Amino acid sequence: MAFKSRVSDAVVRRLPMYYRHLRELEKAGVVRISSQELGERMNLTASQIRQDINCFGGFGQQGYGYHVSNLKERIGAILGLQHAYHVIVIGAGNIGRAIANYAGFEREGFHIQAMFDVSSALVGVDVHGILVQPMEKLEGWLSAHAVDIAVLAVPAAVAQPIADALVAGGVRGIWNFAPVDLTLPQGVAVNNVHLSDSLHILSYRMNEKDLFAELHAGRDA
Amino acid sequence: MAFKSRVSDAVVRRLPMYYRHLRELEKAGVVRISSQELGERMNLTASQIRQDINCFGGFGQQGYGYHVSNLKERIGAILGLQHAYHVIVIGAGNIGRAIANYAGFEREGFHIQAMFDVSSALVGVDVHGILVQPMEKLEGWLSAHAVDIAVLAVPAAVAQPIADALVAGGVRGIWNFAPVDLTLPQGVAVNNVHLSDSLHILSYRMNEKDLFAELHAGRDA
DNA sequence: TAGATTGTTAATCGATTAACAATC
DNA sequence: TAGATTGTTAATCGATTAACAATC
Repeated sequence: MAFKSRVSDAVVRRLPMYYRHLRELEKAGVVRISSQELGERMNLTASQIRQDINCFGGFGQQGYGYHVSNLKERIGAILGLQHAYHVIVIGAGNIGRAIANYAGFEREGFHIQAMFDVSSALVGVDVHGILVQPMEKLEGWLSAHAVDIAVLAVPAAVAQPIADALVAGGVRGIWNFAPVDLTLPQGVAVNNVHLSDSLHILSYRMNEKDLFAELHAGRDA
Repeated sequence: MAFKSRVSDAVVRRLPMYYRHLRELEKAGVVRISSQELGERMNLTASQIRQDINCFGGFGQQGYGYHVSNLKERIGAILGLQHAYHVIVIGAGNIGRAIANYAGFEREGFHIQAMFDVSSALVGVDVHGILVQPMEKLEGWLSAHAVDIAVLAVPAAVAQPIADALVAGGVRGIWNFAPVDLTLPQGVAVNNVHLSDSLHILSYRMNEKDLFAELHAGRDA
C-alpha cells in the first residue's frame, strides 16, 4: 500500500475519464468490473488501470475486481467532487456565457455566483439568472466573498493581469480559456482550455499523412 | 535530416503552443530567437525545442537560431493552417453557438457553413448569419456539400451515432465537445474538448495536497 | 480448495535531457 | 577566423507493459 506523494500528469488526465466511464457503467447497472474489462472499454491496458488506481490506494479486491459504484465514488472524491465550489466568470462573451448557461456544472457542485465584463453592452445582461457586473466591481466582490474558482474567458492581452488580481483576491483555481499560458504562484491551480490549440491539433491530424508525403518528396527531390 | 514518419502526441500537443508564441513574438517585432530563449519563454528546455522542431526538418541555422516569421510559417503549414476548411456545427446549444459566434476561426480559414439541431425551438434561429437547420437535413447537406470538419456539440447519448453519420457523409475531422470517447474509422481525425473533464482536473489540482494528507493520515491511523 | 484477479515488482519502451560535432 | 547555436547522437529519466506472488 504505497502512496505516491505526487501523481503524474498522465495519470491525472485519465482520472476524469475513469470517472466518466464508471458513471456510465453504474447507470447501466453494472456492479463489478475487472481491470481487463474496463481496459477494453477505455482502450487502456489492464496493467495501466491497476497502476493508475493504485496511485491512490487499493480500491479493488483480488479475485473479484472493482465494485463500480465504490470505485466511482472514490475517484469522485479524489477529483474533489464531494466539495462545493464558489465560482465566478470573468468575461461574458461567447465562452463565458456558454459556461454560465450550462446547468451541468451546477449539479456537480460548481456554483456560479457572479459574472464580470468590461463591455458596457454586456453589463446588466442576465445570463442564466446572473447579472453581468462591470469589471471595476471585481476587486470589491473578491474581498466580500470567498471565491474558489474563476473562469477566465477574456482576451489574451488582459488574461495575465486579471489572473493576478484574482489570485490577490484569494481565488485558488483558474479555469483558463484565454489563449495564453498563465504564470501563477505556487498553490494556485490552473487548467487550460485552449480551444484554438485544440482545433489546430485537429487540422494537424487531418493533414499529417500528406505532410509527411510532402516532406519525403522534398527530401528525395 | 531525418524525418520521423509519425510524430508523438506529446510533440503534436506542443505545436499549437509554438505557433502561438511565435505569432506573439512576430507581432512584438522579434526577428530571430534561439532555442534557449524560446525555451525560457515557453518553460521548455532548449533541447526539447530543437528535438520537436527537427521532427519536421531543420528550420534553424547554426550560430543564428530560428527566424521567427519563417518558423511560424513553417509550423503553421505543419498544422495545416494554409488550407481552408468547410465546417459544420452539429448542436446549436451553448457550446455550438459559442463556437459559431467566435469570429477568430473564420479568420484562420475554418469557414462555418451550416448548423444543425434537433430542437424545433432552435431550428431557424440565426447564429452569426447562419440559420440553424433541423437534424433531418444533415444527411442531405452532407451529400450536396464537401464538409471537412464537423463540430460535434451534442449530448453524449447521440454523439456516436451522429459521428457515424458524419463519417458516412465524408467528414474527415471531428471536433468533439461531447463527453464521450468516439470510435472512428482509421483516416478520420478527431480531437476532444472535454470541458467537464477539464474542470475536474482543475478541482483535482486544487485538492491534491489535502488528498495526500488524508491518505497518509488514513494509513498511519 | 481452485479460480480469478488484484497489488506490486521487474522489464520494456518512449520521451526528455545532455552532450557535442557540424556549420553558419 | 572565432563564437554561437543548431542538428543529432547518446544518456537519463519516467511512464507503460509484463509478470507473478498475494489473496479474496
